[in-house]
Amino acid sequence: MLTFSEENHIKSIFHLSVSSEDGVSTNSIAENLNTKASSVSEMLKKLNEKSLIVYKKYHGAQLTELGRKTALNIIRKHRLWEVFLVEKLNFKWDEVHDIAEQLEHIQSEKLTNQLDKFLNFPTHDPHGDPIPNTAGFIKFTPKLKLSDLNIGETGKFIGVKDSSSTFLKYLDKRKISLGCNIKVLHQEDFDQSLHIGLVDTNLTISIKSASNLYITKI
Amino acid sequence: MLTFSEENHIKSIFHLSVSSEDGVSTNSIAENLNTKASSVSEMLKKLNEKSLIVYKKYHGAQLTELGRKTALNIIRKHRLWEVFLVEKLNFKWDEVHDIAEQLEHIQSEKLTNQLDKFLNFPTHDPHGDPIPNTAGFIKFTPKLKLSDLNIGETGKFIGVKDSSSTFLKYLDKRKISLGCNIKVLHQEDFDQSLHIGLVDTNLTISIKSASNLYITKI
DNA sequence: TAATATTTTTAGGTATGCCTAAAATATTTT
DNA sequence: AAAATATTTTAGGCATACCTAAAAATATTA
Repeated sequence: MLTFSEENHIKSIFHLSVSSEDGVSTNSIAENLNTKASSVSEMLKKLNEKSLIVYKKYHGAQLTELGRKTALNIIRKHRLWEVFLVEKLNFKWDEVHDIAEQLEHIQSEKLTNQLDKFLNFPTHDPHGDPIPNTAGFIKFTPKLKLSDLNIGETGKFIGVKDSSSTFLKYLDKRKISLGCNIKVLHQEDFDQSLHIGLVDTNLTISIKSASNLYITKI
Repeated sequence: MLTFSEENHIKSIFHLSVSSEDGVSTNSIAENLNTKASSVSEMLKKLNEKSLIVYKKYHGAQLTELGRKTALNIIRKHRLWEVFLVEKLNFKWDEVHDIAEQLEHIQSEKLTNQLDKFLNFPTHDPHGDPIPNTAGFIKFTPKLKLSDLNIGETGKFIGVKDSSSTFLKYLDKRKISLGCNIKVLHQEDFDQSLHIGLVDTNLTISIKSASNLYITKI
């Protein structure tokens, strides 16, 4: 049985591992969890003793297989609850994160699995992130950013990189929703902004926004 | 924002208040929460400062109006989640308590209210306990115990007093389920046990069991 | 009511998880 | 490679929420 704080550190290390070859740095975890490096240092020592991470002083942390399984289970719960909130309780995709942050710590394997079944074994959460199965297996979908497309190409919008509430609301306002097709029509030389075509409208978005949108070429 | 421990103490005081005229004793709270009187003493001091209870040293605790509202909100969440677990996720009534103990601490008014709506505004949890509404109002149903009935009378089973898993399973085994009618056929002089009639069976239950069953006369 | 028993509080201790400031180590720059 | 800079750890504090043991207050009983 892990504490909420331990679980949050494990999760943070998992997320930060994606974009880091070797160990995850103390500072990056601290920043991610809105805490201080000294607090993280203490926690890393403890997680190392519990065999959830491999931690060498001054050289960052890496999840063990046990740690990885643990992280994936927390993420599984987080994303299943997000689906529940959106599909069953009519929440919008920008409202579910904070609540799921609480719900992800509820301990009951049966609950998680029954919820999964109730939701009809969803494969992705409302932001397009994949949901690990019981075994911690995640279905990998190769994803490009909209900004990676060439002029004239079309992509299907399958996820967001930064799922902050502000960005999600921005997308809502522009009727850009998960699953829709986006065609890159033109790029401005001046600021690299993209003219894109949706089903029945055209609009311009910044290059920054475009690189926050995950797509698959179609 | 209250801690889990603060919420648990408030809830405990609420439940213990039912069967105690004046202040709830430190010891009874300690017993109820599986902790020590000294720990409770400290907590009472804190809850008093937060205006959730009125607490005079050596004279027990009483909820303030704020404390009562707080307790009822926690109980509302607990019971709504129990309904969710049984109705939507196919849990049995003896499996839901521990999970609801965790879920009752999730903070989001919108979540509670949307859940309520999703469940179609249930009035009672799977054990027959009433669910407070948003305002903290509880619909009071006068309830008798099965052991209060006279021979020949019939009652509708509307709730359990002790909802321990063992007792609930005992009822399951005997096909005594919420809402069913029970007729008292005969009482043994020797041990006061009751012969009762259900829809299509008769059986004998101890007086102890009979006084754990809440009914309304019909 | 005085003696005894029970209950409750206080005093002092532990573990967790956070903090700041200082020390130690690693990295980068010159 | 030495100096400067950045990162990380340690040391020492603080709050919460527990605990045991002793002291204080209340309740019971002879």
